[in-house]
Amino acid sequence: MAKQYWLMKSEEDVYSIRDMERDGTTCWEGVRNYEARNLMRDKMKVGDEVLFYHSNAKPPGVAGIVQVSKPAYPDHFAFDRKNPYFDPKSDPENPRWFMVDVDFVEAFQEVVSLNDIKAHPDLGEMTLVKRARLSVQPVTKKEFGVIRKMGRRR
DNA sequence: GCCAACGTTGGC
DNA sequence: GCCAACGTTGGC
Repeated sequence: MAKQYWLMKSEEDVYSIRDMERDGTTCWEGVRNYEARNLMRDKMKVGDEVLFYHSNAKPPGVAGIVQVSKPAYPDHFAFDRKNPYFDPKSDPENPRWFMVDVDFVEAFQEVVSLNDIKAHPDLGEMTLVKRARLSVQPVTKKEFGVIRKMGRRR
């Protein structure tokens, strides 16, 4: 299958593109929305490229690129009673939530802000613009390319 | 900090 | 299975 493109949101003060760069790789735990889970579990493939979006940021926007490095597997943080992502309805016998691993690819020279995305004629149909509250979402190859170019521009 | 959007829960 | 209440996301 051809490479696919995604956008994933992270609260900047929880886990930023700088944290991602420092770690090199990370597991994407904590997704607790069924649609987002289904995309990760059923659609994402190793090698897919992902726009790393800072939510709750000033300004909110795409801060860099990461790449899927491990296909979906159970999110074990849901099993840990002491973890903020604990969910009593998920257990190891029948996991409800899944995560993928992603590797750092690049941090943009400048964040491509949500305002810039909304203002761009080729980006107005993005799920990011059309729908609130979906933390994992598909992006077209064209949208991905446009945003990468904007982020690399000085 | 406010609050609109909207997904989830639970009573019936 | 409907839908009101509730909780969370996330921009502003």
